[in-house]
Amino acid sequence: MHHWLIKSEPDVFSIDDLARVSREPWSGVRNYQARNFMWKDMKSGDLALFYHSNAKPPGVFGVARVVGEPYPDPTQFDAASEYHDAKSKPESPRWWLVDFEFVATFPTPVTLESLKADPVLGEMMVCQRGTRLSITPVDPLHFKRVCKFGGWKP
DNA sequence: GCCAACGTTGGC
DNA sequence: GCCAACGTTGGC
Repeated sequence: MHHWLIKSEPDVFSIDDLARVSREPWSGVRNYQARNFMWKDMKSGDLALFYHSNAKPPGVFGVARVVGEPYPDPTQFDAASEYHDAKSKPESPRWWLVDFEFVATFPTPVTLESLKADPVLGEMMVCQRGTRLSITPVDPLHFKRVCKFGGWKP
């Protein structure tokens, strides 16, 4: 099993929104590296830290789980969508996604500040300056430690 | 609101 | 295929 960190702007879609809908297609990812993670590396059942970006404060607010198999992001073919990609053809879709389901909201959110303050968690990609990737792999030990900081048992 | 970092675009 | 210009991300 692989572990991940997925970023979302809470003004757009927060961990509370995920809890409400319980399952959500992770649409709108338009970065090849992030796409490849969803397309090739994520397996149903993988756990992901749910990170709030552009938030006050930014940090990990809960956990989500990959559910089902990857499939083409429907928004790429939707001319009305802000994620529409005219260059992508249905016979060879450019953008793929997976669904995530809600697992847990942390009793204690783990802020970016506290991640950076920890010598171990400071190594996480999300702590590195200039890392804008919206999906990153997470070391299993880092994953466990973040959950521990969040007051939640996997 | 600022701006550093980085991905993408497009002229050549 | 290079690289400058531009757009976006996202912390601060």
